[in-house]
Amino acid sequence: MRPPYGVGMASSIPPLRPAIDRTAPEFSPVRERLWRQVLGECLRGIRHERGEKLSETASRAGVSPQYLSEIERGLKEPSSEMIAAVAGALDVTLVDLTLAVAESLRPAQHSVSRGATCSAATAYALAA
Amino acid sequence: MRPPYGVGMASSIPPLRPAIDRTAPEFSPVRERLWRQVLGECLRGIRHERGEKLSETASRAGVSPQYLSEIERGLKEPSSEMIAAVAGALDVTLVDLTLAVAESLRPAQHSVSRGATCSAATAYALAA
DNA sequence: CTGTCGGCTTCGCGTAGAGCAGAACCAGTC
DNA sequence: GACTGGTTCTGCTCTACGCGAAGCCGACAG
Repeated sequence: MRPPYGVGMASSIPPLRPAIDRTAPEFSPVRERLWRQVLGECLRGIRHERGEKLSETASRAGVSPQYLSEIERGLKEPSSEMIAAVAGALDVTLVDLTLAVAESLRPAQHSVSRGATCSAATAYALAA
Repeated sequence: MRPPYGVGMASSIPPLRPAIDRTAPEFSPVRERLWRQVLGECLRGIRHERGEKLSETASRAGVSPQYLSEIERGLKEPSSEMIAAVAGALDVTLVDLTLAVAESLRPAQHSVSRGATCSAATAYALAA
């Protein structure tokens, strides 16, 4: 990533578009989780439940494995077309995926162990 | 937007990142609706139910009115931070917003009249 | 021990598009 | 006519999308 505008000068000039903070929020309970992060968790959860490899899903979705890895870790903001493509590659509908994201966003989930923050069971059951 | 690379030459050089097709799908029932479009409808639906003006919501969310207009019409892909900001400005949680999007994505909604494609009632009731 | 493989991640890059400001346009109301 | 609310257009800056190349790590074989 390029240095933000004004690096090397006094930091009195804000960037025109704020740089996206990619700090993983799961280590900061005060920070609310962002949509892309939860989406990524759900996608990875569904993929694991399907026993799929990252490279397989990526190939079927028509994206690079590197990129899918980044999407899954909430590092990138995929376009709606990309979301649809990955969902299709995982044989899950956009409805069920969105529901899984919503379920995973629920505050009650925050007290669940960190390793299972995406409730993919709903998406899985509906898609099966 | 800048002309794609290679404009003025033979169109044998594909763009490095495929240009996003912004054709409105509501005029093409064969085309599945994209996440950003449904999101936008939901945001506008919620805003209308709150009796809010676009400029008010935009100001509170910290975005320009032009941009919020584009988001609501599914023309732009807002970042997760932007989504959170607009949701906050509308006093709706990300959970409820996501649920509203999911509800609106359900196939059963497709036979509803075009003017009320976003089921914001869920989001409204939960946020009230 | 070394070498290979599989699965995933990191790095760096070109350019698409996010997000905005200013101006103009459109429709409705008084 | 003026005003309001929203949309469209134009052009701009520069962030970050999406990917190729390379790297990391664990497991396994010889």
